[in-house]
Amino acid sequence: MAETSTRDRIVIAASRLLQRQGYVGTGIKQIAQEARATLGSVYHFFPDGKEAVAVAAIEHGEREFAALLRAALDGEEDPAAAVDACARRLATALRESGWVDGCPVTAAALETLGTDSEIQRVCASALRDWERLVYDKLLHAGFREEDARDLATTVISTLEGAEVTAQVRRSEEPLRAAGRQLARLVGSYETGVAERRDEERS
Amino acid sequence: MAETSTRDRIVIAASRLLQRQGYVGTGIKQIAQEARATLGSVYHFFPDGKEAVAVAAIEHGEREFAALLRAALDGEEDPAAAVDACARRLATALRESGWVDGCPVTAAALETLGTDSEIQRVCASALRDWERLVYDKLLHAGFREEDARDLATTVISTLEGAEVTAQVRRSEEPLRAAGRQLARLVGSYETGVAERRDEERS
DNA sequence: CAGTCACTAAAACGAACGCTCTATCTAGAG
DNA sequence: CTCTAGATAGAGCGTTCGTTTTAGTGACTG
Repeated sequence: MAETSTRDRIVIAASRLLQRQGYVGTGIKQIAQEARATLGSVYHFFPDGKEAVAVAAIEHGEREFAALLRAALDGEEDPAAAVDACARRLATALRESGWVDGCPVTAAALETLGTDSEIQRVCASALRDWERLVYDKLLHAGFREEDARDLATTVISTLEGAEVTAQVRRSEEPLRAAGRQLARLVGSYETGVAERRDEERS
Repeated sequence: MAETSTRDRIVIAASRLLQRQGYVGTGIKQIAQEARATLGSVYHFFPDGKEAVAVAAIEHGEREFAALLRAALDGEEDPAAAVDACARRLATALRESGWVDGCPVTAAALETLGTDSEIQRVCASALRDWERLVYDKLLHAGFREEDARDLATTVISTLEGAEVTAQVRRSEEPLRAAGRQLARLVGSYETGVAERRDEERS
């Protein structure tokens, strides 16, 4: 078993707790306990306190979520099938966690909306990064830039929203439905895309 | 100016605060202050404490949000245009509030996921109610039951997610994009729907 | 072998939390 | 008028919050 550093354990534990109970709902002492670290250790690695821990934790969650998206997108050639695969993987992961491990940024983002905290900035850039994964996939498949941009934004928003709905309803169905409908939506561009692909080849 | 009862002021203030800062982030004393009531009054009308206030507040928010959806849906004959109208209204309302007054249940729902509190049940039924508004609209326009169900779930999920994205990005664009794409998605069923409408008429 | 440094450990601070308690005020009934 | 129930007011309870402080540990360095 790989030995995890104390710092890493703190970040991972904080990430899990943040996505389950949000920023205000998660205490520093609870993070320390969950990470099998002491309060002193937490403040040693993060002298700036709770917000600094949260920023590191959200960035960690952003990478995890991005890896899941990338795996799903790379596993399918057709963009419509790829988007559906994202929804399926999210549904499976969500069910296996007992409906608690949802999107790692939504909860924290909503709580810090009014404020101008660093947390909000990290959440915003996480959404941007995930959108870009979808955007690149669509562009690579021959979509027009403007279509790809609109679609990528909507795909991420829909996955985000469907994840929340699935958590509240404790069912995979909202994510499954979102996957089906997103695939249909993406597929509805296919004719134009195919034509454009042929033009490029000529 | 209509005189608002103390109880109503408490519920309204709690609803606003809950959707802006979530359940744990909102204190009872803060609610009392915002409602121009005293702590004693709050516990007089809600002897069961904070959770009871939150339940009443979320139910209030649910009705407000439903009214907005209903107005948008009733304002357009074509279901695709109606869905787009929902997104537009949400975008306008969100901008006018300075990007803070988003969906009244998302924040509270996410925080109480692990628990089996009454709050979670109220949030779940709120989502159900909103879905039903879209579902009825689609059914009335001639959609097949299964299509309408899938679509209604996805429409609400997408609006939910796009609202969060718009709040984080402080821009109407995510909601606008979601509206456009949802309209396209709903519209993609139109041929089948038209045929079925004609069959019914014969 | 003393000294330094990264890290762990735990006690304690003031502030805020949800909530309970008692006291006062107001308005209609007898 | 008195009596009473509903409503308002706020001090104070125990607890937990984020943070600070102080002490102690092991390991590597000069």
